[in-house]
Amino acid sequence: MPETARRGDRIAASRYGNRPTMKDVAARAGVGLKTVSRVVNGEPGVTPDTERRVQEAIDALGFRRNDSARVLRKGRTASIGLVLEDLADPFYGPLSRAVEEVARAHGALLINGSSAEDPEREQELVLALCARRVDGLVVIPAGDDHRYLEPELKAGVATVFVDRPAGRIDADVVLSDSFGGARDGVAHLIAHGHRRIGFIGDMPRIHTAAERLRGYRAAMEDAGIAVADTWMSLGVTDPERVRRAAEEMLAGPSPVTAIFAGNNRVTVTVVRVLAETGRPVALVGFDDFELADLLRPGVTVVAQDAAALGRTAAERLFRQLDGGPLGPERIDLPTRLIQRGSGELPPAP
Amino acid sequence: MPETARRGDRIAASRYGNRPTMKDVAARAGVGLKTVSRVVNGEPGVTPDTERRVQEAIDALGFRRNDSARVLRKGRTASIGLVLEDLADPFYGPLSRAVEEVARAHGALLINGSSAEDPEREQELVLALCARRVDGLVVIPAGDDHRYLEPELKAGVATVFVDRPAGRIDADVVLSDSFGGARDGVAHLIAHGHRRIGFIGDMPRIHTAAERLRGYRAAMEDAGIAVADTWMSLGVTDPERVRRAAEEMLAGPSPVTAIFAGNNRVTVTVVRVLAETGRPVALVGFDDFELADLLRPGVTVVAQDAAALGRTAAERLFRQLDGGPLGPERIDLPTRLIQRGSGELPPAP
DNA sequence: TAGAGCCTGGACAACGTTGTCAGATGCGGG
DNA sequence: CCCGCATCTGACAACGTTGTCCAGGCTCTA
Repeated sequence: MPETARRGDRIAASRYGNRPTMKDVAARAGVGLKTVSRVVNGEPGVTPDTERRVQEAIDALGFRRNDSARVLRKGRTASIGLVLEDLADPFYGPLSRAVEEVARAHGALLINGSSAEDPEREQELVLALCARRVDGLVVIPAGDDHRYLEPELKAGVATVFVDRPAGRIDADVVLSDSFGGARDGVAHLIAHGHRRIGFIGDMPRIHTAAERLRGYRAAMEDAGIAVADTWMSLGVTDPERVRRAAEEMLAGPSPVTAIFAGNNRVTVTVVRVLAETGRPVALVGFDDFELADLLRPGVTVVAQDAAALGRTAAERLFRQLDGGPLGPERIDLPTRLIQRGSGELPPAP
Repeated sequence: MPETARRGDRIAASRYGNRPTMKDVAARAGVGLKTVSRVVNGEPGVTPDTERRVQEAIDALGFRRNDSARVLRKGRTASIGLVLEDLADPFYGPLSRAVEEVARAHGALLINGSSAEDPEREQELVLALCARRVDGLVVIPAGDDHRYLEPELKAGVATVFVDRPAGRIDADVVLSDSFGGARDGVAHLIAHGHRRIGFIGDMPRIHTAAERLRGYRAAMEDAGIAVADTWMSLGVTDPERVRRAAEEMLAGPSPVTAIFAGNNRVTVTVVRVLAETGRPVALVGFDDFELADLLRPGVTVVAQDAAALGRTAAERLFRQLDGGPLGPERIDLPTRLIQRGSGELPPAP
């Protein structure tokens, strides 16, 4: 008996999920549909008396405009998408917050998701956001091929990449100067007398990791130091492997006297290892982190401004939205070396 | 000449924003509209050959289904809203991430925003999410009156409050045991010989702050200690005022020998102050934070599990969505005292 | 080879809103 | 007293998708 089944569905649906529409409000207030729309949107041309009647009906029914329908009609969603790597990573908190503030200032909502550093998941997420018809996208890319975004770009979805450049596609990108920052950090260690300096970083597949490695090599080369393979550890971020990598560098006949850590998670783990071994090994980390100043010694870092990255990207996004696409541009934000002690230790004999 | 103006608008709109629809795909593939819909949604009843033709047209045009229209038709949006206090606060990173993971497992997207601890902004945000017709809401409340949500609850919007209870409304809530945690933390200090113990926390208007204060008072009373007004500092979280509050407690003829800090931001500031003064004052903080173990002394904390809060709330949300509303329930998650040194210091003479 | 039944494809309405346009109402002036 | 005008209101189509329902063509069997 399909009739009954259908009836049943309808009842269930109306019990949870059916909300009053403008039509309902109009009926209750004894006015036309469009008049309700006018009141809801604060359009002119409604007598105060009519407006009051409509407003009463709205309150009585608990009506809320259905933005899905509105979006369908108007074309713009007043929402932007943010795809980042991991919300739980403290680096992305301020970035995300900055993007949100800018979005809010432009009356837009933020839809976000984490790619967990998985290119496939990134694409899935981005396309889901596009299906929602977000007006724009801020993406911290996990993958290195973003050609799947071509139709979106052509259709005018404003897009800005942050922290790492887009792959095989022309798009705006906002970066920290990873190369220069790493070079400066390593040069700082060299200036304090170190020659055997270790590097622990992420997979070179990741642009920032590659750039930081390049900065490390450049600084070493500038100082005329040949780098031993055993000083470099790439593609290593989980605490257990970082720990092993650090311990290996510190063992052997000619151990490193200083370590450059490629990102804040690596830095923290290295701090732990050094605290345990108790050896006075110098350390400079890429990325600042909370409480770095409270440790003993304080941790010297190459700081990037996560909030500025987010703010810059979001502002550029809305400039695209307001004025149509600008030429793709690459914006490099400077880094800053903060000396706190760990980077100024002299080499152990 | 309004004709021209309108024409102009239309061109601009079509240049950026007009995307191919199923109709376009259907025309290009030489099939009917519904057939395209079937292919896009993987419904059965399409010959492989037809499917291939449709798929080619989709790829050629760069078609993406418009989920706004889909939502309008189907009723459910497969998205949930998360309203929290401040994404940049490290406490909310793991919480937010946990909510996202659960949402993802249920095929839903997460839309979020920060209330910045402002009740009005919270309401604005929640209602904007409801207008988007999110299927459910996870709210960390800033205000204490949520009657504005009554129509939404009646309409079946699944809602779970986290970290603080809802005001004047019956709804699910997932909390950490603030009272018990604070009482245990303060009792721990008392057990180590302290009697003059300071408390620095947020405004008692905030439920968790009030509960933690209550826990402090309870522990003191249990030990038969009369609390002096000068030992308590309420409504204080910004670093400058926390600093002053701590300094005042430590000055005067009978300074406190231990401090209980009401949340992690307060704790960190107090750590700074104590590090500067160099006095051996005992400290227990509510909320764990990264690196607490690396400080000297390590910081003893009452830890709550932010990820568990988020996970529990989101899971409950989807249980509501799957099975209709359950009775409103309050879930208390236990806290855990982690001894690291700062809470075990004996009172200075 | 004709009829029954299945499989594929398409026409049409509906979701809730907004833009367009035309009708209704009331007012003042001739 | 009637006309013109301004102001307010409502009917209608459209946004892009999906659910329903029906038509046509095919295969299989008798």
